[in-house]
Amino acid sequence: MHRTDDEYLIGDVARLSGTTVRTLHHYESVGLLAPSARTSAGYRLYTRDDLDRLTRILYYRDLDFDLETITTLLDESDDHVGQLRRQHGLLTDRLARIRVMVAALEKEMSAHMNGNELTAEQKLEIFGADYDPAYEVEAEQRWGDTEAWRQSQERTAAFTPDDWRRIKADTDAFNARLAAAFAAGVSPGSDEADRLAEEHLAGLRTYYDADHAMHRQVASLYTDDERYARPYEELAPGLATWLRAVIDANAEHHD
Amino acid sequence: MHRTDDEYLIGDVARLSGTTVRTLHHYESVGLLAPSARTSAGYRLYTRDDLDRLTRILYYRDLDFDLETITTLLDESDDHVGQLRRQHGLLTDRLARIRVMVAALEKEMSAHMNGNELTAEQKLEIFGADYDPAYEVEAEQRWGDTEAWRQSQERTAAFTPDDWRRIKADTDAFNARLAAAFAAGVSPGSDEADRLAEEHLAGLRTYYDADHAMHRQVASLYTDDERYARPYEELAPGLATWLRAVIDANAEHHD
DNA sequence: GGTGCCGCCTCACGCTACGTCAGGGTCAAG
DNA sequence: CTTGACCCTGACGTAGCGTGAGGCGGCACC
Repeated sequence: MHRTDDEYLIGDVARLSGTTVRTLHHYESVGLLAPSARTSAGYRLYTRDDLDRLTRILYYRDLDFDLETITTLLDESDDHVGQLRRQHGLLTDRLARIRVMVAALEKEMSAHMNGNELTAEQKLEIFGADYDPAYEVEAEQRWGDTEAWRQSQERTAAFTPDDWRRIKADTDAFNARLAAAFAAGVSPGSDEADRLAEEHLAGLRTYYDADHAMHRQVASLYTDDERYARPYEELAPGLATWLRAVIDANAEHHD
Repeated sequence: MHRTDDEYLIGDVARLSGTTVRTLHHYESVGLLAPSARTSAGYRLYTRDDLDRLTRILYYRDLDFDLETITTLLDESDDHVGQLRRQHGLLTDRLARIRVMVAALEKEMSAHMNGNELTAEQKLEIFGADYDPAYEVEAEQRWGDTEAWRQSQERTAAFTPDDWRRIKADTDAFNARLAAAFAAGVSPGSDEADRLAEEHLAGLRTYYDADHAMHRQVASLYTDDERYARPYEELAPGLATWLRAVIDANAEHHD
Protein backbone atom coordinates (compact mmCIF):
# COMPACT_ATOMS: atom_id res chain seq x y z
CA MET A 1 0.00 0.00 0.00
CA HIS A 2 1.70 3.17 -1.21
CA ARG A 3 0.81 6.79 -1.54
CA THR A 4 0.35 8.26 -4.99
CA ASP A 5 1.01 11.85 -5.93
CA ASP A 6 -2.62 12.72 -5.46
CA GLU A 7 -2.78 11.73 -1.85
CA TYR A 8 -1.91 13.72 1.21
CA LEU A 9 -1.15 12.76 4.79
CA ILE A 10 -3.13 14.50 7.47
CA GLY A 11 -0.24 16.78 8.42
CA ASP A 12 0.07 18.00 4.83
CA VAL A 13 -3.63 18.73 4.70
CA ALA A 14 -3.44 20.67 7.96
CA ARG A 15 -0.61 22.80 6.67
CA LEU A 16 -2.18 23.36 3.27
CA SER A 17 -5.52 24.37 4.71
CA GLY A 18 -4.28 26.28 7.71
CA THR A 19 -6.14 24.10 10.18
CA THR A 20 -4.80 21.49 12.60
CA VAL A 21 -4.55 17.72 12.69
CA ARG A 22 -6.95 17.67 15.62
CA THR A 23 -9.52 19.62 13.65
CA LEU A 24 -9.39 17.07 10.84
CA HIS A 25 -9.76 14.24 13.37
CA HIS A 26 -12.76 16.07 14.73
CA TYR A 27 -14.35 16.59 11.33
CA GLU A 28 -14.03 12.89 10.67
CA SER A 29 -15.55 11.96 14.01
CA VAL A 30 -18.62 14.08 13.37
CA GLY A 31 -18.97 12.77 9.84
CA LEU A 32 -18.11 16.02 8.12
CA LEU A 33 -14.99 15.01 6.25
CA ALA A 34 -13.56 11.48 6.03
CA PRO A 35 -10.37 10.71 4.11
CA SER A 36 -10.96 8.64 1.00
CA ALA A 37 -8.45 6.00 2.02
CA ARG A 38 -6.02 4.72 4.62
CA THR A 39 -2.59 3.15 4.30
CA SER A 40 -2.08 -0.40 5.56
CA ALA A 41 -0.66 1.15 8.72
CA GLY A 42 -3.83 3.11 9.27
CA TYR A 43 -2.57 6.52 8.12
CA ARG A 44 -5.31 8.75 6.69
CA LEU A 45 -4.96 9.53 2.97
CA TYR A 46 -6.79 12.59 1.67
CA THR A 47 -7.42 13.14 -2.05
CA ARG A 48 -7.79 16.41 -3.96
CA ASP A 49 -11.55 15.97 -3.75
CA ASP A 50 -11.25 15.80 0.00
CA LEU A 51 -9.28 19.02 -0.06
CA ASP A 52 -11.98 20.67 -2.14
CA ARG A 53 -14.59 19.63 0.34
CA LEU A 54 -12.44 20.94 3.17
CA THR A 55 -12.09 24.26 1.41
CA ARG A 56 -15.85 24.60 1.26
CA ILE A 57 -16.18 23.54 4.89
CA LEU A 58 -13.77 26.25 5.97
CA TYR A 59 -15.56 28.82 3.87
CA TYR A 60 -18.85 28.16 5.61
CA ARG A 61 -17.12 27.97 8.95
CA ASP A 62 -15.81 31.47 8.39
CA LEU A 63 -19.38 32.53 7.86
CA ASP A 64 -20.05 31.20 11.35
CA PHE A 65 -22.17 28.22 10.42
CA ASP A 66 -22.04 25.38 12.93
CA LEU A 67 -20.64 22.06 11.77
CA GLU A 68 -23.97 20.29 11.65
CA THR A 69 -25.41 22.92 9.34
CA ILE A 70 -22.32 22.75 7.16
CA THR A 71 -22.84 19.00 6.84
CA THR A 72 -26.36 19.45 5.52
CA LEU A 73 -25.27 22.34 3.31
CA LEU A 74 -22.65 20.19 1.63
CA ASP A 75 -24.49 16.88 1.56
CA GLU A 76 -28.04 17.81 0.77
CA SER A 77 -27.70 21.32 -0.48
CA ASP A 78 -31.44 21.38 -0.13
CA ASP A 79 -32.91 24.78 0.52
CA HIS A 80 -29.47 26.26 0.22
CA VAL A 81 -30.80 29.76 -0.08
CA GLY A 82 -33.01 29.33 2.96
CA GLN A 83 -29.98 28.43 5.04
CA LEU A 84 -28.08 31.39 3.75
CA ARG A 85 -30.99 33.65 4.51
CA ARG A 86 -31.32 32.33 8.05
CA GLN A 87 -27.64 32.84 8.62
CA HIS A 88 -27.91 36.32 7.19
CA GLY A 89 -30.67 37.08 9.64
CA LEU A 90 -28.68 35.73 12.58
CA LEU A 91 -25.64 37.75 11.65
CA THR A 92 -27.48 41.01 11.11
CA ASP A 93 -29.10 40.52 14.50
CA ARG A 94 -25.71 40.05 16.07
CA LEU A 95 -24.46 43.08 14.24
CA ALA A 96 -27.24 45.17 15.76
CA ARG A 97 -26.66 43.81 19.26
CA ILE A 98 -22.93 44.42 19.11
CA ARG A 99 -23.54 47.97 17.88
CA VAL A 100 -25.67 48.55 20.96
CA MET A 101 -23.00 47.06 23.22
CA VAL A 102 -20.31 49.23 21.69
CA ALA A 103 -22.42 52.32 22.22
CA ALA A 104 -23.12 51.32 25.84
CA LEU A 105 -19.43 50.75 26.47
CA GLU A 106 -18.54 54.10 25.01
CA LYS A 107 -21.05 55.75 27.26
CA GLU A 108 -19.70 53.92 30.29
CA MET A 109 -16.16 54.81 29.39
CA SER A 110 -16.92 58.48 29.04
CA ALA A 111 -18.77 58.40 32.36
CA HIS A 112 -15.80 56.86 34.17
CA MET A 113 -13.22 59.19 32.83
CA ASN A 114 -14.62 62.60 33.33
CA GLY A 115 -12.04 65.27 33.51
CA ASN A 116 -8.99 63.30 32.58
CA GLU A 117 -9.35 62.19 29.05
CA LEU A 118 -8.49 64.83 26.54
CA THR A 119 -11.19 65.86 24.14
CA ALA A 120 -10.52 65.54 20.45
CA GLU A 121 -10.03 69.31 20.30
CA GLN A 122 -7.44 69.25 23.03
CA LYS A 123 -5.59 66.43 21.35
CA LEU A 124 -5.49 68.43 18.16
CA GLU A 125 -4.38 71.53 19.97
CA ILE A 126 -1.56 69.78 21.76
CA PHE A 127 -0.34 67.32 19.17
CA GLY A 128 -1.15 69.41 16.14
CA ALA A 129 -1.47 67.88 12.71
CA ASP A 130 0.45 64.82 13.88
CA TYR A 131 -2.61 63.59 15.66
CA ASP A 132 -4.88 61.21 13.81
CA PRO A 133 -7.70 59.40 15.64
CA ALA A 134 -7.60 56.44 13.27
CA TYR A 135 -4.05 55.95 14.39
CA GLU A 136 -5.11 55.64 18.01
CA VAL A 137 -7.62 52.96 17.11
CA GLU A 138 -5.03 51.02 15.19
CA ALA A 139 -2.58 51.24 18.05
CA GLU A 140 -5.10 49.66 20.34
CA GLN A 141 -5.78 46.89 17.84
CA ARG A 142 -2.09 46.15 17.68
CA TRP A 143 -1.05 46.35 21.29
CA GLY A 144 -4.29 46.38 23.23
CA ASP A 145 -3.52 43.04 24.83
CA THR A 146 0.01 43.76 25.97
CA GLU A 147 1.16 44.64 29.45
CA ALA A 148 2.81 47.78 28.12
CA TRP A 149 -0.49 48.97 26.70
CA ARG A 150 -2.24 48.33 29.98
CA GLN A 151 0.36 50.30 31.89
CA SER A 152 0.21 53.07 29.39
CA GLN A 153 -3.58 53.27 29.68
CA GLU A 154 -3.37 53.38 33.44
CA ARG A 155 -0.77 56.09 33.53
CA THR A 156 -2.14 58.33 30.83
CA ALA A 157 -5.62 58.12 32.35
CA ALA A 158 -4.23 60.20 35.19
CA PHE A 159 -2.65 62.85 32.96
CA THR A 160 -4.19 66.28 32.81
CA PRO A 161 -4.07 68.52 29.76
CA ASP A 162 -1.23 70.37 31.43
CA ASP A 163 0.68 67.14 31.82
CA TRP A 164 0.24 66.49 28.13
CA ARG A 165 1.44 69.96 27.22
CA ARG A 166 4.53 69.54 29.34
CA ILE A 167 5.26 66.15 27.86
CA LYS A 168 4.84 67.51 24.38
CA ALA A 169 7.23 70.39 25.13
CA ASP A 170 9.84 68.01 26.58
CA THR A 171 9.55 65.72 23.59
CA ASP A 172 9.94 68.57 21.14
CA ALA A 173 13.00 69.86 22.94
CA PHE A 174 14.58 66.43 22.98
CA ASN A 175 13.83 65.86 19.31
CA ALA A 176 15.52 69.15 18.48
CA ARG A 177 18.65 67.95 20.28
CA LEU A 178 18.45 64.69 18.35
CA ALA A 179 18.31 66.59 15.08
CA ALA A 180 21.27 68.70 16.13
CA ALA A 181 23.33 65.62 16.98
CA PHE A 182 22.38 64.02 13.67
CA ALA A 183 23.38 67.16 11.77
CA ALA A 184 26.67 67.29 13.69
CA GLY A 185 27.51 63.82 12.44
CA VAL A 186 27.24 61.94 15.75
CA SER A 187 27.46 58.26 14.85
CA PRO A 188 25.37 55.38 16.23
CA GLY A 189 27.28 53.50 18.90
CA SER A 190 29.24 56.50 20.10
CA ASP A 191 29.01 57.53 23.73
CA GLU A 192 27.11 60.63 22.80
CA ALA A 193 24.60 58.61 20.77
CA ASP A 194 24.17 56.12 23.60
CA ARG A 195 23.34 58.92 25.99
CA LEU A 196 20.69 60.17 23.61
CA ALA A 197 19.28 56.66 23.21
CA GLU A 198 19.00 56.26 26.98
CA GLU A 199 17.23 59.58 27.18
CA HIS A 200 14.83 58.48 24.46
CA LEU A 201 14.14 55.30 26.41
CA ALA A 202 13.48 57.35 29.53
CA GLY A 203 10.88 59.23 27.53
CA LEU A 204 9.17 55.97 26.63
CA ARG A 205 9.10 55.06 30.29
CA THR A 206 6.71 57.89 30.82
CA TYR A 207 4.15 55.49 29.41
CA TYR A 208 5.30 52.01 30.36
CA ASP A 209 8.23 50.07 31.79
CA ALA A 210 10.32 49.45 28.71
CA ASP A 211 13.59 47.53 28.53
CA HIS A 212 16.16 47.61 25.77
CA ALA A 213 14.46 44.83 23.84
CA MET A 214 11.21 46.76 23.75
CA HIS A 215 13.14 49.86 22.88
CA ARG A 216 14.44 48.08 19.81
CA GLN A 217 10.96 47.08 18.78
CA VAL A 218 9.80 50.65 18.97
CA ALA A 219 12.85 51.75 17.02
CA SER A 220 12.03 49.33 14.23
CA LEU A 221 8.83 51.26 13.64
CA TYR A 222 10.86 54.29 12.70
CA THR A 223 12.07 52.59 9.57
CA ASP A 224 9.10 50.33 8.95
CA ASP A 225 6.11 52.54 9.57
CA GLU A 226 5.94 55.85 7.82
CA ARG A 227 3.63 57.37 10.42
CA TYR A 228 6.09 56.85 13.23
CA ALA A 229 8.93 58.11 11.10
CA ARG A 230 7.23 61.29 9.93
CA PRO A 231 7.73 63.52 12.99
CA TYR A 232 11.47 62.83 12.79
CA GLU A 233 11.77 63.02 9.04
CA GLU A 234 10.09 66.40 9.13
CA LEU A 235 12.83 67.67 11.40
CA ALA A 236 15.60 66.31 9.21
CA PRO A 237 15.49 63.80 6.37
CA GLY A 238 17.23 60.60 7.45
CA LEU A 239 16.76 61.32 11.14
CA ALA A 240 14.35 58.42 11.70
CA THR A 241 16.72 55.88 10.19
CA TRP A 242 19.64 57.30 12.10
CA LEU A 243 17.66 57.20 15.36
CA ARG A 244 16.88 53.56 14.83
CA ALA A 245 20.57 52.81 14.36
CA VAL A 246 21.39 54.77 17.51
CA ILE A 247 18.86 52.83 19.55
CA ASP A 248 19.95 49.45 18.16
CA ALA A 249 23.59 50.17 18.90
CA ASN A 250 22.79 51.28 22.41
CA ALA A 251 20.69 48.20 23.03
CA GLU A 252 23.58 45.99 21.94
CA HIS A 253 25.84 47.68 24.42
CA HIS A 254 23.42 46.56 27.11
CA ASP A 255 23.22 42.87 26.27
CA MET B 1 -34.57 30.43 61.35
CA HIS B 2 -37.02 32.60 59.45
CA ARG B 3 -36.94 34.77 56.40
CA THR B 4 -37.35 38.50 56.76
CA ASP B 5 -38.91 40.77 54.19
CA ASP B 6 -35.54 41.70 52.82
CA GLU B 7 -34.58 38.21 51.86
CA TYR B 8 -35.36 36.30 48.73
CA LEU B 9 -35.33 32.63 47.83
CA ILE B 10 -33.36 31.61 44.80
CA GLY B 11 -36.49 31.18 42.67
CA ASP B 12 -37.61 34.73 43.44
CA VAL B 13 -34.22 36.06 42.48
CA ALA B 14 -34.31 34.15 39.24
CA ARG B 15 -37.71 35.55 38.34
CA LEU B 16 -36.83 39.08 39.37
CA SER B 17 -33.60 39.13 37.42
CA GLY B 18 -34.75 37.16 34.41
CA THR B 19 -32.10 34.50 34.86
CA THR B 20 -32.45 30.90 36.04
CA VAL B 21 -31.86 29.02 39.26
CA ARG B 22 -29.12 27.08 37.58
CA THR B 23 -27.36 30.28 36.59
CA LEU B 24 -27.36 31.46 40.20
CA HIS B 25 -25.99 28.10 41.32
CA HIS B 26 -23.29 28.50 38.73
CA TYR B 27 -22.39 32.02 39.83
CA GLU B 28 -22.02 30.78 43.38
CA SER B 29 -19.85 27.86 42.33
CA VAL B 30 -17.43 30.16 40.49
CA GLY B 31 -17.36 32.63 43.37
CA LEU B 32 -19.14 35.39 41.53
CA LEU B 33 -22.23 35.77 43.68
CA ALA B 34 -22.90 33.95 46.96
CA PRO B 35 -26.10 34.45 48.93
CA SER B 36 -25.57 36.29 52.20
CA ALA B 37 -27.29 33.58 54.24
CA ARG B 38 -28.95 30.18 54.30
CA THR B 39 -31.97 28.92 56.19
CA SER B 40 -31.52 26.07 58.68
CA ALA B 41 -32.70 23.76 55.93
CA GLY B 42 -29.97 24.97 53.60
CA TYR B 43 -32.12 27.24 51.39
CA ARG B 44 -30.18 30.14 49.88
CA LEU B 45 -31.25 33.58 51.11
CA TYR B 46 -30.35 36.57 48.93
CA THR B 47 -30.43 40.14 50.24
CA ARG B 48 -31.05 43.38 48.35
CA ASP B 49 -27.30 43.90 48.20
CA ASP B 50 -26.98 40.55 46.52
CA LEU B 51 -29.58 41.64 43.99
CA ASP B 52 -27.64 44.81 43.32
CA ARG B 53 -24.53 42.84 42.70
CA LEU B 54 -26.43 40.52 40.41
CA THR B 55 -27.75 43.48 38.44
CA ARG B 56 -24.23 44.67 37.81
CA ILE B 57 -23.13 41.17 36.90
CA LEU B 58 -25.86 40.91 34.29
CA TYR B 59 -25.01 44.33 32.93
CA TYR B 60 -21.42 43.35 32.28
CA ARG B 61 -22.52 39.99 30.97
CA ASP B 62 -24.62 41.78 28.38
CA LEU B 63 -21.49 43.61 27.36
CA ASP B 64 -20.02 40.18 26.68
CA PHE B 65 -17.46 40.11 29.47
CA ASP B 66 -16.58 36.63 30.68
CA LEU B 67 -17.40 35.74 34.26
CA GLU B 68 -13.84 35.84 35.48
CA THR B 69 -13.38 39.36 34.20
CA ILE B 70 -16.66 40.39 35.78
CA THR B 71 -15.40 39.08 39.10
CA THR B 72 -12.33 41.26 38.98
CA LEU B 73 -14.36 44.20 37.71
CA LEU B 74 -16.69 43.99 40.69
CA ASP B 75 -14.19 42.96 43.36
CA GLU B 76 -11.10 44.94 42.53
CA SER B 77 -12.39 47.50 40.10
CA ASP B 78 -8.75 48.27 39.48
CA ASP B 79 -8.03 49.62 36.06
CA HIS B 80 -11.70 49.70 35.32
CA VAL B 81 -11.30 51.91 32.31
CA GLY B 82 -8.58 49.73 30.86
CA GLN B 83 -10.91 46.74 30.98
CA LEU B 84 -13.66 48.70 29.30
CA ARG B 85 -11.28 49.88 26.65
CA ARG B 86 -10.05 46.39 25.91
CA GLN B 87 -13.58 45.12 25.68
CA HIS B 88 -14.41 47.98 23.36
CA GLY B 89 -11.54 46.95 21.14
CA LEU B 90 -12.70 43.33 21.09
CA LEU B 91 -16.23 44.29 20.21
CA THR B 92 -15.29 46.66 17.41
CA ASP B 93 -13.13 43.89 15.99
CA ARG B 94 -16.07 41.55 16.04
CA LEU B 95 -18.21 44.21 14.50
CA ALA B 96 -15.82 44.49 11.59
CA ARG B 97 -15.58 40.73 11.12
CA ILE B 98 -19.33 40.27 11.17
CA ARG B 99 -19.74 43.06 8.65
CA VAL B 100 -17.42 41.17 6.34
CA MET B 101 -19.37 37.95 6.87
CA VAL B 102 -22.67 39.64 6.15
CA ALA B 103 -21.28 41.14 2.97
CA ALA B 104 -19.95 37.75 1.85
CA LEU B 105 -23.29 36.12 2.55
CA GLU B 106 -25.13 38.76 0.59
CA LYS B 107 -22.83 38.23 -2.33
CA GLU B 108 -23.36 34.49 -2.15
CA MET B 109 -27.09 34.91 -1.88
CA SER B 110 -27.33 37.25 -4.82
CA ALA B 111 -25.37 34.73 -6.88
CA HIS B 112 -27.63 31.87 -5.86
CA MET B 113 -30.94 33.56 -6.34
CA ASN B 114 -32.21 34.92 -9.52
CA GLY B 115 -35.90 35.12 -9.09
CA ASN B 116 -35.96 36.71 -5.76
CA GLU B 117 -36.47 40.08 -7.32
CA LEU B 118 -39.74 41.73 -6.61
CA THR B 119 -42.25 41.74 -9.43
CA ALA B 120 -43.60 45.01 -10.72
CA GLU B 121 -46.88 44.28 -8.93
CA GLN B 122 -45.15 43.79 -5.61
CA LYS B 123 -43.21 46.97 -6.04
CA LEU B 124 -46.40 48.86 -6.69
CA GLU B 125 -48.10 47.25 -3.74
CA ILE B 126 -45.31 48.10 -1.36
CA PHE B 127 -44.19 51.50 -2.59
CA GLY B 128 -47.55 52.67 -3.84
CA ALA B 129 -47.84 55.56 -6.25
CA ASP B 130 -44.32 56.66 -5.42
CA TYR B 131 -42.97 53.90 -7.57
CA ASP B 132 -42.19 54.68 -11.18
CA PRO B 133 -40.32 52.15 -13.35
CA ALA B 134 -38.80 54.83 -15.57
CA TYR B 135 -37.22 56.20 -12.46
CA GLU B 136 -35.40 52.96 -11.75
CA VAL B 137 -33.95 52.95 -15.23
CA GLU B 138 -32.72 56.49 -14.87
CA ALA B 139 -31.17 55.74 -11.50
CA GLU B 140 -29.11 53.01 -13.05
CA GLN B 141 -27.98 55.33 -15.86
CA ARG B 142 -26.82 57.85 -13.34
CA TRP B 143 -25.14 55.69 -10.72
CA GLY B 144 -24.75 52.29 -12.36
CA ASP B 145 -21.00 52.51 -12.38
CA THR B 146 -20.53 53.55 -8.76
CA GLU B 147 -19.46 51.40 -5.85
CA ALA B 148 -22.52 52.46 -3.90
CA TRP B 149 -24.79 51.20 -6.66
CA ARG B 150 -22.99 47.88 -6.76
CA GLN B 151 -23.33 47.45 -3.01
CA SER B 152 -26.92 48.42 -3.12
CA GLN B 153 -27.65 45.86 -5.85
CA GLU B 154 -25.93 43.15 -3.86
CA ARG B 155 -27.74 43.89 -0.65
CA THR B 156 -31.19 44.39 -2.03
CA ALA B 157 -30.86 41.13 -3.94
CA ALA B 158 -31.08 39.40 -0.59
CA PHE B 159 -34.22 41.22 0.49
CA THR B 160 -37.54 39.44 0.57
CA PRO B 161 -40.90 41.14 0.12
CA ASP B 162 -41.20 41.07 3.90
CA ASP B 163 -37.88 42.85 4.21
CA TRP B 164 -39.10 45.53 1.86
CA ARG B 165 -42.31 45.95 3.77
CA ARG B 166 -40.42 46.33 7.01
CA ILE B 167 -38.05 48.85 5.48
CA LYS B 168 -40.96 50.82 4.08
CA ALA B 169 -42.65 50.88 7.49
CA ASP B 170 -39.43 52.01 9.20
CA THR B 171 -38.90 54.72 6.64
CA ASP B 172 -42.46 55.99 6.97
CA ALA B 173 -42.18 56.10 10.73
CA PHE B 174 -38.93 57.99 10.55
CA ASN B 175 -40.31 60.46 8.03
CA ALA B 176 -43.22 61.15 10.32
CA ARG B 177 -40.79 62.01 13.10
CA LEU B 178 -38.92 64.26 10.69
CA ALA B 179 -42.13 66.10 9.86
CA ALA B 180 -42.93 66.44 13.54
CA ALA B 181 -39.51 67.93 14.27
CA PHE B 182 -39.89 70.29 11.34
CA ALA B 183 -43.31 71.40 12.55
CA ALA B 184 -41.93 71.88 16.06
CA GLY B 185 -39.37 74.32 14.72
CA VAL B 186 -36.24 72.24 15.29
CA SER B 187 -33.44 74.09 13.55
CA PRO B 188 -30.67 72.65 11.39
CA GLY B 189 -27.45 72.34 13.33
CA SER B 190 -29.13 71.72 16.68
CA ASP B 191 -28.34 68.55 18.61
CA GLU B 192 -31.79 67.25 17.93
CA ALA B 193 -31.43 67.87 14.20
CA ASP B 194 -28.02 66.21 14.16
CA ARG B 195 -29.45 63.13 15.75
CA LEU B 196 -32.13 62.96 13.08
CA ALA B 197 -29.55 63.45 10.35
CA GLU B 198 -27.47 60.58 11.73
CA GLU B 199 -30.55 58.41 11.79
CA HIS B 200 -31.30 59.33 8.21
CA LEU B 201 -27.75 58.37 7.29
CA ALA B 202 -28.14 55.07 9.11
CA GLY B 203 -31.18 54.46 6.93
CA LEU B 204 -29.12 55.05 3.78
CA ARG B 205 -26.62 52.54 5.06
CA THR B 206 -29.23 49.85 4.64
CA TYR B 207 -28.29 50.10 0.98
CA TYR B 208 -24.64 51.11 0.85
CA ASP B 209 -21.78 52.36 3.01
CA ALA B 210 -22.31 56.08 2.95
CA ASP B 211 -20.16 58.72 4.64
CA HIS B 212 -21.06 62.29 5.39
CA ALA B 213 -19.88 63.53 2.01
CA MET B 214 -22.16 61.09 0.22
CA HIS B 215 -24.90 62.01 2.61
CA ARG B 216 -24.58 65.61 1.42
CA GLN B 217 -24.83 64.58 -2.19
CA VAL B 218 -28.01 62.70 -1.52
CA ALA B 219 -29.36 65.68 0.41
CA SER B 220 -28.75 67.95 -2.56
CA LEU B 221 -31.25 65.91 -4.54
CA TYR B 222 -33.95 66.99 -2.11
CA THR B 223 -33.75 70.55 -3.36
CA ASP B 224 -32.60 69.88 -6.90
CA ASP B 225 -34.73 66.99 -8.05
CA GLU B 226 -38.43 67.24 -7.65
CA ARG B 227 -38.93 63.49 -7.63
CA TYR B 228 -36.77 62.99 -4.58
CA ALA B 229 -38.37 65.95 -2.85
CA ARG B 230 -41.95 64.88 -3.42
CA PRO B 231 -42.34 62.23 -0.66
CA TYR B 232 -41.19 64.82 1.87
CA GLU B 233 -43.07 67.75 0.45
CA GLU B 234 -46.24 65.72 0.56
CA LEU B 235 -45.79 65.28 4.29
CA ALA B 236 -45.16 68.95 4.90
CA PRO B 237 -44.35 71.77 2.46
CA GLY B 238 -40.79 72.89 3.02
CA LEU B 239 -39.75 69.62 4.65
CA ALA B 240 -37.39 68.60 1.84
CA THR B 241 -35.49 71.88 1.93
CA TRP B 242 -35.31 71.79 5.71
CA LEU B 243 -34.02 68.21 5.61
CA ARG B 244 -31.26 69.20 3.25
CA ALA B 245 -30.18 71.94 5.61
CA VAL B 246 -30.26 69.52 8.55
CA ILE B 247 -28.05 67.05 6.72
CA ASP B 248 -25.60 69.72 5.55
CA ALA B 249 -25.22 71.12 9.05
CA ASN B 250 -24.65 67.69 10.52
CA ALA B 251 -22.07 66.86 7.88
CA GLU B 252 -20.17 70.04 8.74
CA HIS B 253 -20.06 69.05 12.37
CA HIS B 254 -18.24 65.92 11.27
CA ASP B 255 -15.49 67.55 9.22
C1' DG C 1 -51.87 13.20 60.88
C1' DG C 2 -51.67 12.02 56.15
C1' DT C 3 -51.30 13.45 51.33
C1' DG C 4 -50.05 16.10 47.41
C1' DC C 5 -47.62 19.51 45.03
C1' DC C 6 -44.27 22.87 44.42
C1' DG C 7 -39.77 24.44 45.43
C1' DC C 8 -35.34 23.69 47.21
C1' DC C 9 -30.99 20.91 47.73
C1' DT C 10 -26.65 18.46 45.69
C1' DC C 11 -24.43 15.77 42.32
C1' DA C 12 -23.35 14.96 37.64
C1' DC C 13 -23.53 14.45 32.69
C1' DG C 14 -24.37 17.09 28.13
C1' DC C 15 -23.41 20.69 24.75
C1' DT C 16 -19.63 23.29 20.71
C1' DA C 17 -15.39 22.85 18.43
C1' DC C 18 -11.78 21.77 19.10
C1' DG C 19 -6.69 22.02 22.42
C1' DT C 20 -3.70 19.23 24.68
C1' DC C 21 -1.44 15.54 26.65
C1' DA C 22 -0.51 10.27 27.07
C1' DG C 23 1.01 6.00 25.41
C1' DG C 24 2.35 3.68 21.57
C1' DG C 25 3.13 2.37 16.41
C1' DT C 26 5.43 3.77 11.44
C1' DC C 27 8.75 5.45 8.27
C1' DA C 28 12.85 7.29 6.08
C1' DA C 29 17.53 8.63 7.04
C1' DG C 30 22.06 7.94 9.06
C1' DC D 1 19.77 -0.36 14.78
C1' DT D 2 18.81 4.02 16.46
C1' DT D 3 16.91 8.55 15.97
C1' DG D 4 13.47 11.87 15.13
C1' DA D 5 9.52 13.31 12.74
C1' DC D 6 5.05 11.92 11.98
C1' DC D 7 1.00 9.04 12.62
C1' DC D 8 -2.61 6.47 15.49
C1' DT D 9 -6.44 6.17 19.22
C1' DG D 10 -8.34 7.42 23.48
C1' DA D 11 -9.58 10.70 26.90
C1' DC D 12 -9.91 14.80 29.65
C1' DG D 13 -10.39 20.14 29.65
C1' DT D 14 -12.67 24.45 28.18
C1' DA D 15 -17.39 28.38 29.26
C1' DG D 16 -21.65 28.96 30.74
C1' DC D 17 -24.84 27.14 31.74
C1' DG D 18 -29.26 23.22 30.42
C1' DT D 19 -31.27 19.30 32.02
C1' DG D 20 -32.37 15.58 34.55
C1' DA D 21 -31.89 12.28 38.97
C1' DG D 22 -32.79 11.37 43.60
C1' DG D 23 -34.09 13.22 47.88
C1' DC D 24 -35.65 16.73 51.52
C1' DG D 25 -38.60 21.08 53.17
C1' DG D 26 -42.82 23.91 53.39
C1' DC D 27 -47.47 24.65 53.11
C1' DA D 28 -52.42 23.86 52.03
C1' DC D 29 -56.19 20.74 52.16
C1' DC D 30 -58.71 16.63 53.78
